[in-house]
Amino acid sequence: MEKLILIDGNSIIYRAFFAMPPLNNSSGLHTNAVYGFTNMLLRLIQDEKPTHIMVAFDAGKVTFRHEGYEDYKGGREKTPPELSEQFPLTRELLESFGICWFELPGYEADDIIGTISKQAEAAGKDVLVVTGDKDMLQVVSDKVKVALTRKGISEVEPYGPKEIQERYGLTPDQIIDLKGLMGDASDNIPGVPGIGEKTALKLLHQFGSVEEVLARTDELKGKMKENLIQHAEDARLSKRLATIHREVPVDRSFDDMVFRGLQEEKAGPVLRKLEFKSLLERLSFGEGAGTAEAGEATARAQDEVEVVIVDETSLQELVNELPGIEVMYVESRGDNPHQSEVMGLIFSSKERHFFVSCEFLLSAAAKPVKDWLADPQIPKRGYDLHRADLALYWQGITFAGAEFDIELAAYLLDPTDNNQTISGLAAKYHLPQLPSDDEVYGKGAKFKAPDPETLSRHLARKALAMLRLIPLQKEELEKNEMNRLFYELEMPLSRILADMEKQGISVNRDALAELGKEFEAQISKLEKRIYEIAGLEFNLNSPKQLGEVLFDKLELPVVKKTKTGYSTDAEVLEKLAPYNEIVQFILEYRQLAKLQSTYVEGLLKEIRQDTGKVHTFYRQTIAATGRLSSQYPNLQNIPIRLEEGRKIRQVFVPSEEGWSILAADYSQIELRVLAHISDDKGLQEAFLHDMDIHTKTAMDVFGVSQDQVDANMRRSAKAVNFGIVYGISDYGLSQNLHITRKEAAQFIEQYFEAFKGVRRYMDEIVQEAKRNGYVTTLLERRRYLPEINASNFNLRSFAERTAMNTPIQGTAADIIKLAMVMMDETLRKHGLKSRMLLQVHDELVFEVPPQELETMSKLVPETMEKALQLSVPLKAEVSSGSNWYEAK
DNA sequence: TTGGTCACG
DNA sequence: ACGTACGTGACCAAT
Repeated sequence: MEKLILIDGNSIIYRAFFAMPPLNNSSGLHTNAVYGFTNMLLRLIQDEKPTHIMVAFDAGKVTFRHEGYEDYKGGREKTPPELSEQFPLTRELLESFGICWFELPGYEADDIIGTISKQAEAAGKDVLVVTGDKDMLQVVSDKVKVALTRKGISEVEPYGPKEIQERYGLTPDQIIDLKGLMGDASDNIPGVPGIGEKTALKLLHQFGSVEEVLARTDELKGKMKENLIQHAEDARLSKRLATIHREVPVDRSFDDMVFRGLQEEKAGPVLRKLEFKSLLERLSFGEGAGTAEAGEATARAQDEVEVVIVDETSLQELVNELPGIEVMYVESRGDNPHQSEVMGLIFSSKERHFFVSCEFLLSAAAKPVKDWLADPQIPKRGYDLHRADLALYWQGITFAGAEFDIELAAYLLDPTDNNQTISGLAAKYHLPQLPSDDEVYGKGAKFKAPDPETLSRHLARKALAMLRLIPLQKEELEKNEMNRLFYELEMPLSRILADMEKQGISVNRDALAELGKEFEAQISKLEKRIYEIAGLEFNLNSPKQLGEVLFDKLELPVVKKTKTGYSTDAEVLEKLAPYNEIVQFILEYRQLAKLQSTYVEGLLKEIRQDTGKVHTFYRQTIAATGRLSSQYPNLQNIPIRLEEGRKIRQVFVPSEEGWSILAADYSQIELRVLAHISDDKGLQEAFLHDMDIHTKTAMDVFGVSQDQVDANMRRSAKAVNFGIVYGISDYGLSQNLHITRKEAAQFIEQYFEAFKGVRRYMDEIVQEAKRNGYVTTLLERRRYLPEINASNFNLRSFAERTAMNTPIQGTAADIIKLAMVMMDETLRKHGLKSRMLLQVHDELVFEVPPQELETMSKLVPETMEKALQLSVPLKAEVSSGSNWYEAK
């Protein structure tokens, strides 16, 4: 049964503030109310085991109640600042707990709770409302209970219809009549003079409602009768004011309110900031790595699992079960799968779990298991099979046949969910909870190799969760129309990426070291001159120390500040260049230091001794737009814009004598995608004629002919095109072009006048995002934008720009991924020896034997261009050379 | 671990 | 008035 807890945030925090002794953390923040609130929240979670939680707050001062009665809540003491400052802290805490909160201008928390409780009741959920406000009793029903705080907030008293009857002799909906007669001093609701709780109850027992009392005053006598007649209107008003509005436009769904348990990674930092030591201890979020009992709050029932630890004697059992194995998982240690330790494997069918240690898998006896892993005809389902493939590969074990990857599915279903672990997904889908890896293994320096029993049990729990996740994900992929994207694009791509990564790319170590020497010589020269001019030696790599030298010692003007002090980034330094020649030297130093540390030293460290290659790892489940990302090393940000850095590309060479590096990149793919999805005729026309798009933009924006477009106009137009792709704002463009916001706004307006289809697209996509809560790419890749309707301007604006950008960037990502799948197929079909090595968002890099150079120079761009049929042609440009630098 | 900076598309 | 261009990862210093 689902159970929803609704908390009146304001009410509880008020009470906690006055009930708790003052409390500060070391930076002087008042925390007593947050502490009381948190304490109560944890107790509720522990005692009530809710599946859903939501906290409602009052927003702003004026509500609809003020419209009929200006003095509503008049005469209240102003909220003390020590309390006010605790509201934001509470919200931050709730967010870190993964608990939904909500407020709505014009309504009080009561009304929000009234509305949601009504909806929850209709949906068959059990509801517990927690508040200090007796008014709330009016929403009580068979399904809705109200817990009122007693004695401060240390205890709550639950009220159902029965308890209300016992206490007041009333039904829940008579509570508002009670308020109507007796009023409420704290809310400045008048009621009827001389009538308190006792009299009000007596009257209600006799007449039933305010209206009935007022209609039958002739049955009464004395002062009370007089007062009722004279203040009849007050009584009606008071009843209205006390009535909770249960039709508030709440834009939260029950899905938003699902409570998934506390995550130490999220809750820990906030609790630590507040210095709630006893709570941290109670949750086992202390210094030591969390243990299995980490958080009574996290633990819901865990499955007990039985697992066979496979050795030579029990091997036959597993072999018998192999045809029925439904999921598998390889546990490995370390972030870089090219140098990770395989801790063990689990193979599971519905009923049975088999744990295989790496050691056993490597033994000769395990051949049947290795054959099973290597057979591409046997479909494998599991979690992060890409990583498993690589980890096993470096152990000399072949893996093939990935059919369903839970991590990839989770990524497609919500690419921005940053807890796509098995444990996190189990929580998301309300499956029985399992501890996180960090809880079982310890993290970082605290990692402790688990004994086989602990490890196998943990893996079996993961496998069980995986078995349950797969059907749920399949259903959702189907519902989102993502089957093709998943089975025909992302799954095949994951195998291709693994192949590229295993292949690696050769690096000329000597040439790289030589470059390093050249950089080093220049760097030390620059250092000397800088220290000379500064008059002292300091750590040039420290922005803090550099700031002190520039702005305190040399007294250069401060252009920009960061959170922690002076800003010294390139933009600032360029502004300071005219004041002192030191600035130019610092800029040059920065450039070379970057090249040296990241690209010379960093890259040297990543070269494998045995192969002389670097093997990057493409992450397929990181970027919110659908792009890949690259790590260990990142080969998607090798310098190219400046000549000094570009030289780094010379060290990327073919792995075989006489071969070439061939690179092909899409020309203006994002703007072509925009031309297609916006259906802007002008833009399409330009690409149909393969015009220089920035020149064309300049012509239309400035209203000039082609030969009147000068370099400056083209540069501006180029910036506008970038802006359009990013989800333009006048501010952003003004920063980029160093012009005023007004001028930038004018450019944008002129652009939209010239490309009306683009304006229509930008408007429509934002509307679509507001309507659906997400945007999609051409291949139905989806990105949710929960902040698209936020009242906070910045959050909302960010979401709007994202809504404009994601379909463009994401569709471009779809396209190159398609091209990669087709290219892999093509190489195979033609029996070519050429190898695809790298992907850099709009570029593919290959190594090619001489006899295939001509073929590949045609085949690669052709394949890329036909990856997806758009209303405008795709264009890919190819070049080759003896290294990556030459392939330009 | 966080923030500043800078490399790429 | 608000204060940002979209998407990443690596390195360094300071906490």
